[in-house]
Amino acid sequence: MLDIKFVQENLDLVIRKTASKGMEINLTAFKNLIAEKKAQLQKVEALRFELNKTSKLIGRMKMDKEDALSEIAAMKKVSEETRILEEKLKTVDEELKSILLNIPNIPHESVPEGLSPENNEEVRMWGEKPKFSFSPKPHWEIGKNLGILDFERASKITGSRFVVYLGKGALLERALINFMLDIHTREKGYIEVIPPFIVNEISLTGTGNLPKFEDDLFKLQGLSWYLIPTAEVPLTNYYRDEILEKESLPQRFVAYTPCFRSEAGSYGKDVRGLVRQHQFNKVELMTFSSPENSYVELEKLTSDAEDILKRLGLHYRVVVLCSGDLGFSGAKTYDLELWMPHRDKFLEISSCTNCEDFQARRANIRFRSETKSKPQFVHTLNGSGLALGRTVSAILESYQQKDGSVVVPKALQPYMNGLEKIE
RNA sequence: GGAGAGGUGGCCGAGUGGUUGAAGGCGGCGGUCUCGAAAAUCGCUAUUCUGGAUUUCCCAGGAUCGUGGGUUCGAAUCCCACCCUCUCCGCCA
Repeated sequence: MLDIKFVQENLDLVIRKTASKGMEINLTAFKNLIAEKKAQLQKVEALRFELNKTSKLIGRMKMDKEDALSEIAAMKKVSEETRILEEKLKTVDEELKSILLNIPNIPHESVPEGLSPENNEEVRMWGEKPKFSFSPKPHWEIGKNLGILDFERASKITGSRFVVYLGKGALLERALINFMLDIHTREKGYIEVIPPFIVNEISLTGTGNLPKFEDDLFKLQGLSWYLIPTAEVPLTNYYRDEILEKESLPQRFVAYTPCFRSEAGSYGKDVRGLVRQHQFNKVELMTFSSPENSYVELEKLTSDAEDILKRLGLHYRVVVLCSGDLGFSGAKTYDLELWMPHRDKFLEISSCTNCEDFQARRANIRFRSETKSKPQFVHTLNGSGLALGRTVSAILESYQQKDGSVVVPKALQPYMNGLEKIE
């Protein structure tokens, strides 16, 4: 959520920046509501003043055993009048809030303008495309042939866009999770968290998933609870409505969780194999930072995620997302994109985002820079470190051999009982 | 799921209809004392909104005691609903 005052004072800027994200908003209603709110508020406050003052007088008169009937009668009227105005004011406030909740975050000044992914800018590239003496197979074929991925039985158990990991496949997934968690906790200074996989509406509003993107979520029937689409939601809300000490910042968390996404409306796009599942595993990085350090933290978080790819020896590149490709809550995002040999293309594996104070304002997460100073909003950052399914698919495709086997990356072998090859 | 208790400021905790934004304590900040520190002692110590001004904390005012309603001239205090926490019982990995 943007600061209401900021929006008020920068209407044109907000409209322009929102447009640069590919969203159109009309702030005429907002402008009118603000004016109406001010007028109503002043009336209500004047009435309340009178009410408070006279009520105290009545109290004193009663203690002195004086007769206060005329005052009470007068205040009865004022009280009724106040109530009517308060109701109007409440409606106005609710409308304002709902407009604000639907305005996306404003891109950072370093973000390139543009509406389509072609306007994303490559920041750096690491490694090289693996070379094959044969034409590389897609990961779903490799996985099926090795008997480690079973899409057919998953769709019997649940439906499409689910998968069963089997044997060495399950081991590979588990090894990757442990590998990532170990590096982030032992070497990069993150605290490991296992959060709830179910969250409430308030938490999802805090991160910006609600109210706008309810369709992307799985909601539990009859409850206001949802399956998490990412660990970002429980992690960010860990400190909701709290005031942190400045010395405690930055705070860095890492969590492995499954993620659940309805993927409504994504039919036909990247649907094969492990790329777009309703349920997938992810190791998520999350940082609470002071405002002045958040862009340093963004670089750290991004390079921590990259380090996993380097150790796995996977060819990737880093792009900075253009304004139009940025998510709703993000001010700046680096995408890590993995090389997928069969597709002959890069595929997003991690989005490292600085949300600045957008989520913190929604979730009311603040810190005090000095003991006496006023609390201000923290900056929140998150990024995958990394998404598991896509990592597995890149490993299968990049390390595949002519005979259909897959070599296990060196760094991963200790996590797989020394296994060097899946065959 | 059943029965009970409770939710108050950064934290603990008093407060059951009338100057209570809220006693007391802890923590923090500042002063006195001290060569210095501790102890003692005194003072300050919530957030947010509106209007004004000599425009960043100066003045006036509003809101906030889990959340939302209600009663009342007046609610932290009474009533209703919901949420959450704790204890006991039941069930269960």
